[in-house]
Amino acid sequence: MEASVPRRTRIQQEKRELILEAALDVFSANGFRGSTIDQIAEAAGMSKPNLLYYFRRKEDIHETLMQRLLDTWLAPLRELDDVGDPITELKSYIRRKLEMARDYPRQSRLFANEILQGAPRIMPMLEGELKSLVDEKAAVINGWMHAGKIAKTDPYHLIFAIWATTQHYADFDVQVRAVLGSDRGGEGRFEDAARFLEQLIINGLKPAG
Amino acid sequence: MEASVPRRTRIQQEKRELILEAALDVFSANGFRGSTIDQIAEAAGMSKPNLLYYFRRKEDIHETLMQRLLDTWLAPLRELDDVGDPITELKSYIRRKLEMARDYPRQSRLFANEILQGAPRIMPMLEGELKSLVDEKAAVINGWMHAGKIAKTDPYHLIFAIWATTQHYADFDVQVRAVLGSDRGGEGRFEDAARFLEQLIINGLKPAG
DNA sequence: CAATTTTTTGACCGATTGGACAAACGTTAG
DNA sequence: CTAACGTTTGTCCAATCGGTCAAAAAATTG
Repeated sequence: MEASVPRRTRIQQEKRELILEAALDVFSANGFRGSTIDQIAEAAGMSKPNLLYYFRRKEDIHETLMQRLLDTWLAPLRELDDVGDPITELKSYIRRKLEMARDYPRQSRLFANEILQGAPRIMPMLEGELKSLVDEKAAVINGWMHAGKIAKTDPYHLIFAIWATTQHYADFDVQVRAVLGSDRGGEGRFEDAARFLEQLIINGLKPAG
Repeated sequence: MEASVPRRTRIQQEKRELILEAALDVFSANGFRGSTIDQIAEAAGMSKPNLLYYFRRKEDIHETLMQRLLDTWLAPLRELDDVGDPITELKSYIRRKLEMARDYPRQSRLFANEILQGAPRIMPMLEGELKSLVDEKAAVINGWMHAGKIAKTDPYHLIFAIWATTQHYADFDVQVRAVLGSDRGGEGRFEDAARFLEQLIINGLKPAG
């Protein structure tokens, strides 16, 4: 049973979690090449050789982080379901994505960094798992369009637009804050964004009268 | 006259351009810390000491690149004008931004990299020049809204949405290609994106009947 | 031509990097 | 207690990094 997962002691599990948490901080802020093992080790409160006892190579940390990220990152899209009302479904999808940008900005930036560099480490996943999922959900949206529930348009670019607009608030956070200024740049910006995006997209998808 | 600009020979001007062109390749693909002077020098076809003869520090190259970028990067928004028809103005703004994502993807990624890392080198510009420009254009859009020309919504988040969706096709290019696949991932994707975005945003901004 | 200035290069430097390793330390089971 | 095992650390290493420097080569000037 579970032969592929190496057996680990309690300490190993805890320390590995500690390292991954610290590495998420460092990698998401500096990128892979911009981060050093020393930085991660210091953020995790341990020495470099000690960290390397738990992860033998810097890349192993990044790889583990990426695998976990992808599982949770696509969860909102997986939930997009055929059964409900299209408008309600799309609204809550937008809301879930925006909540992830608000609550997990480091994960968003980690992902953005990887894609920006050409996705050298996760390209197979993009062409495999991600593409199939998007194909599947694009078909669902397409069904809604042909049923006259929402306006006919390109479902793929619709998904891109939702990704882009929601993740923008995590990836370009400093720019958003700088532009909004101190008065409007507080936590309320996510509520404003949610209201705006729902109005824009739902209104923009109203079936042609 | 022009005392602030150092006098340069023809060779100096040409070689500096060559270096900046090579550095744009390298920086946009690997980020600042992920890029080495050797890489840039090789891409420019010269030795490292020779490159350092034209730019004394790695950061000088990046800084020059950034200054040039910002001048051209905000040009589309500057052109957004009060005089024309709002819908036409917004449509052509989207089209210009999308053309920049298509024609200058390296510049877009260079900018995205900088923002992702917290904009350490251009923060003053974000809070100064950029914020004033956006404030000014948000006021223009606000005028259209109060005149009943387009639906009332948040002009700042509208601008963010246009930025996010258009730049997405440069910054997340590999993901877009992977998802669209070989059949739809060709150059036609920018035309599809343009059609989709215009429909979405213009439809989404139709004044409430 | 020769003198001067600009451009290019090879060799080199100290700092930082990812990682190896053995020894020391701590914990646990018999 | 003690032997075995798991954990931690100091030290070290080769490679790579950004950058210097003096001298050679090339271009420009008189």
